[in-house]
Amino acid sequence: MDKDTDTAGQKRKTTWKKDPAAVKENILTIATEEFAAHGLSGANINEIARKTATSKRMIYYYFGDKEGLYQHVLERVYSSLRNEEQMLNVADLAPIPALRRLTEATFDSHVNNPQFIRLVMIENIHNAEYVKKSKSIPKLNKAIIDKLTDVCERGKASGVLRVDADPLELHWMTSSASFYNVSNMATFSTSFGDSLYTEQGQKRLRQRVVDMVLGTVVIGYQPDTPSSNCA
Amino acid sequence: MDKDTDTAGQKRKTTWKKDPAAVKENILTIATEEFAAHGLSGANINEIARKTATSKRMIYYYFGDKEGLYQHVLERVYSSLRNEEQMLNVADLAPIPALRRLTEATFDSHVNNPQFIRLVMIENIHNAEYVKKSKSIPKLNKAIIDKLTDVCERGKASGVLRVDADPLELHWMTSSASFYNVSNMATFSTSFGDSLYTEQGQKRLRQRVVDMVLGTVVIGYQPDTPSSNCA
DNA sequence: CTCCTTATGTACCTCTGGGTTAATTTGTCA
DNA sequence: TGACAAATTAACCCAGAGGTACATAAGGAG
Repeated sequence: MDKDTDTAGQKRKTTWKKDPAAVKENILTIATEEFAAHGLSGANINEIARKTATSKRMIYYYFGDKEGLYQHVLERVYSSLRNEEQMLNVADLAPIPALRRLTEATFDSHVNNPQFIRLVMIENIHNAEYVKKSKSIPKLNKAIIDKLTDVCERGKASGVLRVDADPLELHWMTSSASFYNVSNMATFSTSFGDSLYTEQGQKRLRQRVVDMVLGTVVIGYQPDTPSSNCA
Repeated sequence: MDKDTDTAGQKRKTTWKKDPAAVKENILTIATEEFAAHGLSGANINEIARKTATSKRMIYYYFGDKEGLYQHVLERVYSSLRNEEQMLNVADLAPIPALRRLTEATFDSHVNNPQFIRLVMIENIHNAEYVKKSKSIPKLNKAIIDKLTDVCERGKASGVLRVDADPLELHWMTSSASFYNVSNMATFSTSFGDSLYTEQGQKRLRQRVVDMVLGTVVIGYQPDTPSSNCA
């Protein structure tokens, strides 16, 4: 991985170690940054190569072409986020706290993974072409729906959730707010100021998202901020 | 604008009319499609030129360079959508119906303007760089906030809205759902099936968005679909 | 009619960026 | 220890895309 920049710099006797795993990982890390920053067509292979500790040839050696690299980047970032989501255990919480917890966790995980958001935006610009091609991504999406399904069933059984509460709709509502919060920060704050993107603004928004989601499925839900305006 | 493809095709005596407005409009229409489809870096000037009724030279004549063209496209599509929004008059509706109406209108206008959505997505990938540069766009965003402010004030005065109802937050909530609905259709339906993107699914979602938004600000709000699951 | 500005078409230039070729080093197994 | 595959480097190729030079037609003013 190291170039031998000899002091004399004459013989160019390069010496290096074989370390395919590290090289691949290094390439993917840099490529993720670049694709997330500039998109598929906007990212530049020469630039990616330059930022890695290895050479352009290695990118083609391991990933075939630009699209292959992008595909790997996409699958890697998807699986990383979904695994993070899978960590969360709400099976031992009552339905309403569980739902609150899931919503907050989704909101937070989006905030903490802007690269994922950007790559999904880019995928949508490409009509999800590469997500569709992927064999690994479809499997990853079951976990969150399963959790919501469980919560809904328990909630309906105990009578605290409306009978028309739907796991997929819940996921859609939570995702839409959480995703937009990150994806459209730039245009939104440019157009309307950044008051919702200060630390306090985000705190309030996070609470509002919980209220929004719970409000649609919890019978007789009342937000816990009854009257006062702001701190 | 018309090329004179002479039958003999020898003398190439091209004949054309001066029509700058139409040429510009034609270029912008095609460019909007191309930028919306492929992004700033993904769109191809030669391809845009080929699809217009004029030549590449004209693009540079009127818009300077690729970025200039993109900037014009962006401003044009922004002003088109915001003008559409401005048409809507809710001043003579009671606060709650007005809020419902505004929410529904936002949802619908997003569905009906996928190119706008795609260009805003692209802008966000570029960190709103070109929106920030624009002189015309900032002015366009006041209208919707003004309307929401009016509704909030009336609603609070008459006691039907919570005192912490905030116009900007309301706009954020409505936008997030409406925007995500269109922007992430490709990845969402790929991952979770297209049940929310059928005609019925969209109808239900639209209602849910209204319930979500009103639920956070209307005192004692109850969705009007009390118990049954689906038709 | 002539001149001038605006508008337009054609052909071309340049360089970037995705991708490749060929040669070299590393490590391993007989 | 020598051969062989895997890993890596450096240098190169070239199509294509952004952008330009140049010539010329359209249309209006005087």
